[in-house]
Formats: sequence, structure tokens, C-alpha cells
Amino acid sequence: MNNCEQEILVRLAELLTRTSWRLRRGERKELAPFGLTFAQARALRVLAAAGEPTRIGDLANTLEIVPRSATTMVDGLELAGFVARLIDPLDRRSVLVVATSQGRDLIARLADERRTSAEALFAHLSAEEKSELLRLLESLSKDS
Amino acid sequence: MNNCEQEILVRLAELLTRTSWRLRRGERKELAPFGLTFAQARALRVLAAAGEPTRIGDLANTLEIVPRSATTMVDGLELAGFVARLIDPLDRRSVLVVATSQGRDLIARLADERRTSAEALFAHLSAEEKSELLRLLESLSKDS
DNA sequence: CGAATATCAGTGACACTGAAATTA
DNA sequence: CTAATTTCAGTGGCACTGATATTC
Repeated sequence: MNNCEQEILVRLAELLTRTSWRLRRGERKELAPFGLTFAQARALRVLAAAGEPTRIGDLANTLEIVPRSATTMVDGLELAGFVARLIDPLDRRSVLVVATSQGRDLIARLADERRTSAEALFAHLSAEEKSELLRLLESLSKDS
Repeated sequence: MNNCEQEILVRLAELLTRTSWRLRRGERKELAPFGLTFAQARALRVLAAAGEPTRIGDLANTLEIVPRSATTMVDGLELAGFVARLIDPLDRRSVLVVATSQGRDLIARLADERRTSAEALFAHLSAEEKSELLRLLESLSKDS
């Protein structure tokens, strides 16, 4: 690997970090009025999309965090009334988490309203560029 | 804005977050043996690239964090001997930070060695795809 | 008993806000 | 006196590890 390729990797890493942090900061402020943190919103989005009760461990896998962290995340969401815990009748070691109607409504409302942060961040990309970016990021998530 | 575009924004945001977090987690483990955290490495890279003493406020601007956070970051780097603080002779309110030879050496060594995390993350992108991703991320960082 | 699942307890990295000190 | 710069003190979000209870 030569210097030029090395330099590209360094810049890619820096830009990735900076961009995602900017998004996080923006969304944090948008979500605060609804009583959601950034990570909680991610989790709630996953749960609302699942539609059915999801095990804590599966949620953790989807979010790429350790199960212990998912527990704390669900604690917060449950306290706010956005999700509910159920005991899996088929395996009483497992805890199933499901979005409440309040939680689903919130996610739907957030999707309907203008997501100012994400919109502003990607605003000056054309539709084609957005698709291309999506494709590249998806291919990064595939293997590895 | 229709549903489809909205959905693309949501997925872009999710992928951006996930990818950058994965990079952060990988680099964290690589950097730990050198006594550097991820954010400290970012800052040190900026300072080493600057080549000349940099004000705390300017460093904060470059990293897109508030000055108070830069102070703490520099505290850690100074304690580890990677940077030194100087008083700006032209404006004694300002503190200049400069990478020590030890700090510059470390950054050079990190750049020379295989950066496993970044390499692994971007490994299966072609050179053209990396360039395109770089271009897209750079254009996100431009205005906004 | 061993493996899987979730939770408890504690820690670390990292950015934020608001107030105070110093100097221009 | 006002503005700029940095630092002090405290807080919050978020993921980690290791140990423990429960259940398969």
C-alpha cells in the first residue's frame, strides 16, 4: 500500500467520523423535545420496523452493541413508555421487547415531519448521489 | 418530500452512524497500546499536520468541538507527552499547542503501519469507489 | 452440569453547558 | 468596560467488561 492510498484511508476515516458526528449532534437537538436520545431513537426505529416482539439479544445484534447495553437502552425506552417488556413464553430466559402504540406513533411522526438534520446534511446531494452514497455505505456494511 | 426519499434519508443516517461507529471501535483497540484514544488520535493528527503551533480555539474549530472540550483533549495529550503548550507571545490570552517529536513520530508510525481497521472497513471497495465515497463525503462537509 | 439469556455494578471516552480567570 | 480566550466544575449520553441470577 503506497502513501497515496494510505492518505485516502485517513481522509475517509476522518470524514466519516466528522459527518456522522454532525448528524448525531443535529438529531440530538431535534429528538430532545420528544424525550428521546439519539441511540434510543435508533433502537425504537428498529423495534417499530420489526413490528413484532424482539428479543433483547436480537436487538443488540441489529444495533451492533453488546446485550448489556441494549438492556440499559430498553430501560430508558420503557420508562418513557415507548416500549414494553414481555417474557417469551417459549423460552423464559428471553425478554421480548415491543414498541407501544405511543412508540410507534412517535416514530411515524418523526418520519412524517421534516427531519431537519438529515435533510440539511444531505440536502445538496442529488438523488443520484444519494443513491450512490447509500450503495457504497451498504457495501461497507455487508461483509467485514 | 415523498416517502421514498424520506426512507433513503433514514437509511443513509443509519448507515453513516453504524459505519463510523464500527471504525471507531476498531481504531480504539488499535490505538490503545500506544496510549491514545480515538479522539486524541484525531487531534494529534491535526496538530502534526499543522506543523506549527496551533491555538486551542483553532484546534477546536477544526475538530468541530467546543473549546472547553479541546482543553481536556490537550490535557491528555500533554500528559502523555505527545504535545506541548506554549503561551502565544503575541496574545497572552491564547495557548498554542504543538506536537512534540514523540507525537509526530507516533503519527508517522501509525500512518506507516497497517491501519487494520480502516483498511478492513474499506477493503472491498475499488480505488474508484473509494474516490467516489471520498468525494461525496467531502461535499457533505463543504457547506452546511 | 454446561450453555444461553438478561441484568447488576462499575468504568471509560467524549462532548456539552455555564461560570470564572486572564488578557486585549 | 467589553470582548476574546482558555480553563474549572459538573453533567449527560453511550458503549464496554466482568459477575450474577434464571432458565434451557
